[in-house]
Amino acid sequence: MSGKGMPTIYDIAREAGVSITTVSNILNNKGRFKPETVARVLEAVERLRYRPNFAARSLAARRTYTVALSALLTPESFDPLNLQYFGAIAQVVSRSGFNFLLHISHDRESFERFASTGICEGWLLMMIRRQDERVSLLKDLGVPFVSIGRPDEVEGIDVVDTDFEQTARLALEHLLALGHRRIAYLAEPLEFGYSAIRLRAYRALLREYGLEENADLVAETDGTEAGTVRALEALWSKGEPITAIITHDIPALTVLQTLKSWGLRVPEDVSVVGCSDSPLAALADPPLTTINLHVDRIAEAAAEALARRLQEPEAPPVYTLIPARLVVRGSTGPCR
Amino acid sequence: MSGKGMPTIYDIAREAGVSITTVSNILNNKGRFKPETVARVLEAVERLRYRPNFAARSLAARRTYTVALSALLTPESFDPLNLQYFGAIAQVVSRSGFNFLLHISHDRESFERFASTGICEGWLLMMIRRQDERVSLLKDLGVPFVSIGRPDEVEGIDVVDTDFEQTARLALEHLLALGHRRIAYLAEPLEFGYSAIRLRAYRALLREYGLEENADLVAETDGTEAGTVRALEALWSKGEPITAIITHDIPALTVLQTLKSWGLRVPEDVSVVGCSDSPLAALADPPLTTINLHVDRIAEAAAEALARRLQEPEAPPVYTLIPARLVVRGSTGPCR
DNA sequence: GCGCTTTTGTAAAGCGCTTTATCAAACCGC
DNA sequence: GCGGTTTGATAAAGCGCTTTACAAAAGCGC
Repeated sequence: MSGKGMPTIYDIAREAGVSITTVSNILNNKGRFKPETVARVLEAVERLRYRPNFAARSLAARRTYTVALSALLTPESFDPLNLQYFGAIAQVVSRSGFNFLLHISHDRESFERFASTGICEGWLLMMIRRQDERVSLLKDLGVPFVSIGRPDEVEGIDVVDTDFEQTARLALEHLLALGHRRIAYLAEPLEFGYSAIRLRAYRALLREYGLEENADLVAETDGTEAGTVRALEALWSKGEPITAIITHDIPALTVLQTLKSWGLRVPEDVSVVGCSDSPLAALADPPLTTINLHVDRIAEAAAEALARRLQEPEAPPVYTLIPARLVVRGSTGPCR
Repeated sequence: MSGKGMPTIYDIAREAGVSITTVSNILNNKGRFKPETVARVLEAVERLRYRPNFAARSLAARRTYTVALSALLTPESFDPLNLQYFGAIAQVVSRSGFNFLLHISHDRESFERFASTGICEGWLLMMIRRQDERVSLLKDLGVPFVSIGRPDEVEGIDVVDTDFEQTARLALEHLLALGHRRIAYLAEPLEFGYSAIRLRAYRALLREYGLEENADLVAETDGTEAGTVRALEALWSKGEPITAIITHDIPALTVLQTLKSWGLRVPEDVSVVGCSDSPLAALADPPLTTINLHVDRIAEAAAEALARRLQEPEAPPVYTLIPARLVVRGSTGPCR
């Protein structure tokens, strides 16, 4: 050890009586070596508490063995479901031997700055917008990535997402089976891709079931509590009374509160179905009937897709839709 | 540009008709240069879309300009308050010009692996345990860090934390002012440092106010819903009836539900105070009276402490306690 | 014990930057 | 127009690894 600083590969080589090439190869399991040589090297590594220098290694090998998950965090995005995604993805990526990190950006600039360092060989993108700047940036940079969620333009990129056509079906058929016919849909801001996709799926299903599609039955919240209340008022202000409502989990909480404040009981007067089985859903009063997205399976599929892309940059892009599962709790009941 | 791959500093130098030293210096604002030279270099950078190679740069400069926040994510830690921390810290660190990333670990190994890459010059640690392995590891590695929260052993490390003595006072004095005297404390698992600290503060205050300290008034939950219910049952099973209860926000939600299921009304029969103003607190029914921790100020103080430590590795450690603020909502009322 | 392959190892180049001398030219006072 | 300083630039070394090309030693069939 050169006195100060961390030990280098030279220190290990000297200590073990071999060349640095041998140390490097042994540490990266390349080539074959006498068990005895391997033992000597490993012992020296242990004794000097040697850690390969990341910068040097990635400069020489042009590999970093680290991937990142990119999340957009705004004051509104407090859904603990996001924490589930973080945890699930962290776990599955770490298991694969890659370093995993989460990058949180508020603006394009901080994402761009970090993405172009090249620290990460690959990216997982979540909270995808319809025109997501991260997608175009990464494409430009030539950095492999997988989109968890669908931007408008999905051509040529790997996508993993919930099968929203199916989630819409689960929610709607559950309500239909309970006898509901006047089923409203309260959409999240349509700038989020999934919101538009879901709305489309809902409409297609209404048509399929021969329920006249009615603009009265659709409203959009801007994502704030106030916006949700306004949307709900709009829904209630016209047409025949609504007996059931499908919405996202977070607005659903507000819906539950608001309905209660209007003197309406859930599920006796109105049934409410959420869409993502956020940890909050079970805590709501009444506990929310919702759709479980299988976060673990999404995480796994995304990690797998990224691993594949990293190995075979030219492989054809995959488009994976993960099926969901209805979780019946206390917020839905028969139509009276 | 050498045909394939990204442009290097040599390409820029050639393009601008200067040496690579000049390019490097200009890009790092070192030394003085003719405005004209600067313009030529910048123009070449722009034209070739040059980005310095992170690995090469940090190898040569022994700096990475990136810091990380370390979080421990378990299935139970779904408090969206964590997201607030993430967002607030990400924002303040990014503003300082450093790359920011979040590292999520499930086990010691993945933390150790990533921490010893040296990608991060400095760390912010949150969700601190009493004996936190990350603290000893980073100390061993000689990597600068700031602990958000207090491990048992705080000697020689930078700490930023909530002033729990004060939060206990805020909660207790609020309840005392409402006339409550039988005030229970439902602690989170004492393996979390803050939980023990808070309990101690609560006890000290009871003494200060001449309320006999009574073991009947303290219970501990293991963090699960079932554990909270058990703890609550224990509290209710002995002694005179309790009129108010102080606990953490997440257990408070369970407390609210459980009390309701027992036919007790909040706040008419029992007042409940939370401890961290989680985004969930406002959503609870009734909305939870709680203590706002000033996440932004914690984030700022922590980032500041880390920046200082990075600049002056030998500076004396700081110990910063951030005061909190009572948020009165609907879960507390006068003692009847 | 000769050619052949396989095994085990090495020296040296180079990844793309920053940094440390150095130095030529321009400027300055006198 | 001569020392001395400032300005604006450069060449070369080196950060700590991986990789390529090459070589000595060992094993093997006959």
